[in-house]
Amino acid sequence: MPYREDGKETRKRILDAACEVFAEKGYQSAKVADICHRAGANIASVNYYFGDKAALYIEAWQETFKKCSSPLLPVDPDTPPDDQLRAYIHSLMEDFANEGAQGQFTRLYLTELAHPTGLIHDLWHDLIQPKRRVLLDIIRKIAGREGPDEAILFCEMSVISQCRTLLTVRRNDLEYLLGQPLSPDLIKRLAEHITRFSLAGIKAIGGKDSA
Amino acid sequence: MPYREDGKETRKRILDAACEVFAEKGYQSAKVADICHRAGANIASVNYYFGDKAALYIEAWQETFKKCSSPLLPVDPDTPPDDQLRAYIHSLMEDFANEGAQGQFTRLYLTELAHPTGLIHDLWHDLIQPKRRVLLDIIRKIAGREGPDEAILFCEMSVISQCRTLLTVRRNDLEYLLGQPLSPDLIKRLAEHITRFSLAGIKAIGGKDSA
Amino acid sequence: MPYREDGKETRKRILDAACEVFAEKGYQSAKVADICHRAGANIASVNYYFGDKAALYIEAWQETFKKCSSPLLPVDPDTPPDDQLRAYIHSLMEDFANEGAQGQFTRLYLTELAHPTGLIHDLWHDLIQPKRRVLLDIIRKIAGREGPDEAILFCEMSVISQCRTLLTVRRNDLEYLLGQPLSPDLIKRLAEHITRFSLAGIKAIGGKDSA
Amino acid sequence: MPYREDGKETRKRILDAACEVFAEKGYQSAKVADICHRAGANIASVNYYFGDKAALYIEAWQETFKKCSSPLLPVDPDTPPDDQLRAYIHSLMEDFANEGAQGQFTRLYLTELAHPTGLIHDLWHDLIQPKRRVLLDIIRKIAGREGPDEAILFCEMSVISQCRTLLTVRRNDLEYLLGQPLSPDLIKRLAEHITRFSLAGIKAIGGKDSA
DNA sequence: AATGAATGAGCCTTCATTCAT
DNA sequence: GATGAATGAAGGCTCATTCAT
Repeated sequence: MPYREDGKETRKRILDAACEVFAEKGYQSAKVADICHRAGANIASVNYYFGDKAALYIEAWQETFKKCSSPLLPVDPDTPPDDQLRAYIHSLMEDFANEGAQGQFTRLYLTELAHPTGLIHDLWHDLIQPKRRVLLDIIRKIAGREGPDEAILFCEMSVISQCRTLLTVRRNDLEYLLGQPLSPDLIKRLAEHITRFSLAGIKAIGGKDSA
Repeated sequence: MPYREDGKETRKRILDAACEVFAEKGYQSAKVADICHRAGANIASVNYYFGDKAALYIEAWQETFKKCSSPLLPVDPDTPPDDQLRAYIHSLMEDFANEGAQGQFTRLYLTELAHPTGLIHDLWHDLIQPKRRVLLDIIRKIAGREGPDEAILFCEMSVISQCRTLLTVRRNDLEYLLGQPLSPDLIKRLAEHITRFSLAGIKAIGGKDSA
Repeated sequence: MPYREDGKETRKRILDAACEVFAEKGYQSAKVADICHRAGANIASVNYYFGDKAALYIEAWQETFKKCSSPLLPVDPDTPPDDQLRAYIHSLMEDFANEGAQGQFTRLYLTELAHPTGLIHDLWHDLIQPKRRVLLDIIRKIAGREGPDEAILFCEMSVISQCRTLLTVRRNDLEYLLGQPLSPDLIKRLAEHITRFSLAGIKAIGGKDSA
Repeated sequence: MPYREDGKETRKRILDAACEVFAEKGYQSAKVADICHRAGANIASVNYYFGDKAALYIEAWQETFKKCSSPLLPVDPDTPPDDQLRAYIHSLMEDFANEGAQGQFTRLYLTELAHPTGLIHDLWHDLIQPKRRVLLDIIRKIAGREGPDEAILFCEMSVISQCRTLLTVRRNDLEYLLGQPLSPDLIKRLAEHITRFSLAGIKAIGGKDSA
C-alpha cells in the first residue's frame, strides 16, 4: 500500500471500487467503508476526492456508462433503413448481453429503476438522448413519415422495450421461459426476431394513419 | 378504537403497512419504525409478531403476491384471435397502470431482480405460468402455428415486454419520452398501438418460417 | 444504573446534563456523548427523547430560563414610579448576580450572543417580551409620557444595559475595575447607583422633548 | 500572482484570514480549511506557519488587538466637559458600530468572555486602561469631584455599558427592540441620547453624595 | 399479550494534522 | 520552503432489536 501516489491513482481505485459495490449492492446498501476498503484507501478518502457518497454515486454511474456503452455506429446513408434497424438492434442486444461492464450498468440501472435515488435524473437524459435520436430517425424512414408524431414515439418504445428484455428479466427466468441457455447464438436469433417483428410492426403502424 | 385488540388485527395492519412500505422503499430503505407507525402499532410489534424485519419481508411478498394475482378473463372461443389479443393487452396494461396491488408487486419484483434475496424463485413461476399459457395460445392462433416452437416464445416475449414498459420505466421518464402526462386515455392509445404493432409482428413472424 | 425507569426520569436527567454542558461549552463544543455520559444514559438517548442535538439545545434554554428567572413582581399601582424602578433594578441585579442557574443562563446567553446558532431566535422574544413591557410602563410613568416613542425605548436600553454589566463583563475584570470583590453589598450599592443615575437620566430625557 | 512568494506574504494573508474567521465563527466553528481557502493558501499552511490551530488563534487575537486600538482623540482642555463627554461617546459609538477591526475584536472578546481560554487576561488591561483614564477624567470634571471614589467608577460603568449595547446585543435584536434598521443616523441619535441621559445621571450622582 | 423505554452497532461525515516530495 | 495527498479520531445520527413490565 504505497503511502504517496499521484492522487489520481487513488481516486481511480476508489471510483472503480464504487462501480463494483454500487452495482452489487445498490446505493443504500453500498457502504462507503466497503468501497474504501476494496480500494485500499482510507474511509475519509471518499469525502476527500468526491465530497460525499452521493457525488461518488453519480460519478460511478458516468464511469460505468462510459465503460459499457459501445460508440454509436456511424450510419451509412446508403444502407437501406431496414438494415439500419437490424444493425441497431443487434448492437443494442449485444451490449445488453455483455457480462462485463454492461452487467454493472444493468444492475445500477435496475436498482435506480426500482428505487430511484433521484441523483441520476439529469444524467440519464444526457446519456440516453443521443442514442434515441438515431433510432427515431431510422424508424421515421421505415414508417415513411416526417415529424415527431406520437406513432413514431410509440414505435420507438416498442423496439426499445423488446431489447430491454435482456435487462429487466433475470437470466434464470429468461432461460426458463425460453427453455435453453442464453448463448451468443440465442442472442443473435432473438435480435433477428425483434428486428423482423418490429419491421412489420412499424410498417403496419406507418401505413394506415394512427387510429 | 379498541385499546386491546385481537392481536390478529394488529398483525394484519402491520402486514399491510409492510406491503406498502417495502414496495415503496425496498427492503433496505424501508424502516421498521415507519411500518409500525403506518399500522398504528408499537415499534416493538414487528419483532413481536414476525420475529424480525427479514421475516416480515418474506411474508409481505407472499401477501402482495396473493393480493395482486387478478383472475384471468375467461376467453370466449368465438371471439376472433386478433380481438382476444387486443383484450389481453388492454387488460394487462390497465393492470400495470394500476397503482394498487399490481404496482406493489412489480416494485417488489424489480428489487428482487436487482438484488436477489433468493426467496421468491418458486413463487414466481407459480404466478406467471397460468397467465403465460393464455397468451401463448392466442399468439399461436394468430400466427397459425401449433406447438411451442421458438418463434411463438419470441413473440410472447415481444408482446409482454412492450406492455411491461409501464412498469420498467419510471413515470417521469415515460412522460418525458412521450411529452405528455400518463393519462388513462394515453394508456388506452398505447395499448391499441401495442396491439396493432404486435399483430403485424406476429403475422410477419408466423407467415414465413423463422429466418 | 436502573435498566427501566419511568422514561420521564431519564429524559430529565439528560435535560439537566444538557443545561450544564451547553452552558459550560457552548453549542458547538458541547458533545452529545458527554451529555449522555453525565446523565448516565446511552448515546442514542438524545435522539430518542429530543430528536437531535439542536432540539435538545432549545429545550435546555427553556429549562435554564425557567430555573433562573424570578417571577415578575406584582406592581402595586400605589407605589411611586421611582420606587417601582428601584425595585425592578434591584431584582434584576440580584438575578444576574446569582451564581446558580443564573450562571448557566448567562453563559448560554453570552455564547449565543457571540456566535448565534439562530436556534433561539423565536424563543428569545417570547421570554423577554413580558419583562420588557413592565419596565417600559415604569419608564413612561417616570418620564411623564405616553406612547412608545423613541425616547422611551432609548431609556429602556440605558437601564437594561447598565444592569447587564454584571453579565457581559467577566467577574475578574469587574473586580479589577471596581477594585473590590463583588459582594452582595456591592451589588446593592451598584443597583442603587443605577437607579439614581437612571432616574435622573429618564427625567432629563422626559422633560425636554427628544432633540 | 507570483507562484513562489516570500513566505511572509502567505503567513500574513493567513493571519488576516484567521482574524476574520475566528471573529465570525469563534474558535471551535472556525475551520482551518476555511481560513486557508480565504488566504488562498494550502491546507497545510496553518500547521506549517503557526504550528497548529490554537497557536494561530493566539496570534490572531494579538493581531486583531493591534489593528483595533484606535488612537484616542486629543482632548482640548478648553472644551466644556459636557462636550468632551459628548465627543467621547459619539466616538466610541462610531467605533462600536464599525464592522471592521473593532467588530472583530468585540466578537473575539465575547467568545473569550463566555468560554475563557485564559489567554488574553494581560492583553485586556493593557488595552483598556488608557482609554479608561480619559473617560474617568471627564466624568470627574462633570461631577465636580476629585479622586477615584466609587461613585465615579460607577458612573464610568454606566456610560460604558450603555455604549456597549451596540456590541452585546445582536443587530437583529437591536433592530427588533427599536423597530428600525440601525442606520448611521440612528447611531447618532442613540449617542446623543446616551450623552444627555448620562450627563443628567452623572450630575445627579455628583451633586448629592452617594446615598 | 403487548408495550415503550433503552440500547449497541454501525454509518456517513468532518477536520486538524502529518508526511513524502 | 511549501505543497497536496492521505489519514485517524471523533462526532452526530439512524435503526433494528431487546427486555422489564
